[in-house]
Amino acid sequence: MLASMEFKGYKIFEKKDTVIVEGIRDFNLRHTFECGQCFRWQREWDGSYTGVARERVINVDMQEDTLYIRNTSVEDFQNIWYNYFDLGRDYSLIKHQVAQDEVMEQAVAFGNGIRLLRQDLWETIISFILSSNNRIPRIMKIISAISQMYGKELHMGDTCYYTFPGTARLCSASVEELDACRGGYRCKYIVNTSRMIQEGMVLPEQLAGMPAQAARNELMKLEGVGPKVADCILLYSGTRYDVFPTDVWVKRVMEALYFHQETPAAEIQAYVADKFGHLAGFAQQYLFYYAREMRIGT
DNA sequence: TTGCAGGGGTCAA
DNA sequence: TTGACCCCTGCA
Repeated sequence: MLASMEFKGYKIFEKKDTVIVEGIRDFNLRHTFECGQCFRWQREWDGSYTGVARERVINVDMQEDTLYIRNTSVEDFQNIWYNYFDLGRDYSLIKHQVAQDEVMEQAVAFGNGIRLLRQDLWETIISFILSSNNRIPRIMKIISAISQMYGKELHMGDTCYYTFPGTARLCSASVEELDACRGGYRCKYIVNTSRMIQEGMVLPEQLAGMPAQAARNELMKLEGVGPKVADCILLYSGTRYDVFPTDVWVKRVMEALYFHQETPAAEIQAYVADKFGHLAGFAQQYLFYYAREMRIGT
């Protein structure tokens, strides 16, 4: 019999290097890791996922309402993973609040179990600069290459993983050197953005206290960050949830299902701000995943 | 096998 | 507003 303890409504156990969390609701690993919000989680042959985040490598698996986190400790679960997986949020309530019409009901049912990860802000900035004009498998390859080139080694079992490098390390890289990661013209953006942050020209830690538009404008001072990338950074780092990143897929699904004609991004933004308010980011995530998987508008 | 079109945000003109 | 940026994928 393993000793258990209560933590914020969850029952947790520790078995060797694995933390077992019971009572998990609204968490589907595939929907969460493959909905386009993150680039460092790999599906394993058994359906579990292995990922590097917060300078650690873990493997996660779900069986019914139980979450298994391998290569970690109860302390790390309490200090890091509880927050990273946004386990303090009631997604049933959010789904109920955003499923206010037939389209959203379908999108929510389809993406049931998506959780918005609270990812490291710095890593999210660089990841989404790389996402522009790019596709997910390629973004994953580039981030993996950057980590291998500049990150620190981590181990789980016999396999070696690499942390995402910090600001200081990346801003000391040259564009020519970084070019080996195959990021193309985005390598220049990464070096310049790293320098701007390192020199304090943009202060990411202050974004959380700003209104959405101010935070967006602050991020757009960085090279390679436009309106869509800024919104992605704010949403996927858990900084703000009242943003609605509008890429081609979201634009398509909104036009196909709501406007029934070509519509400027600004008009879509105004519509969703009114419709979803402070939950716009959650609504966007369900819609994006639904649109992409169903290939709506293609 | 080769070559070409398509995809995809931001920047600069 | 439009073309360039980069590289991978899919399909002749």
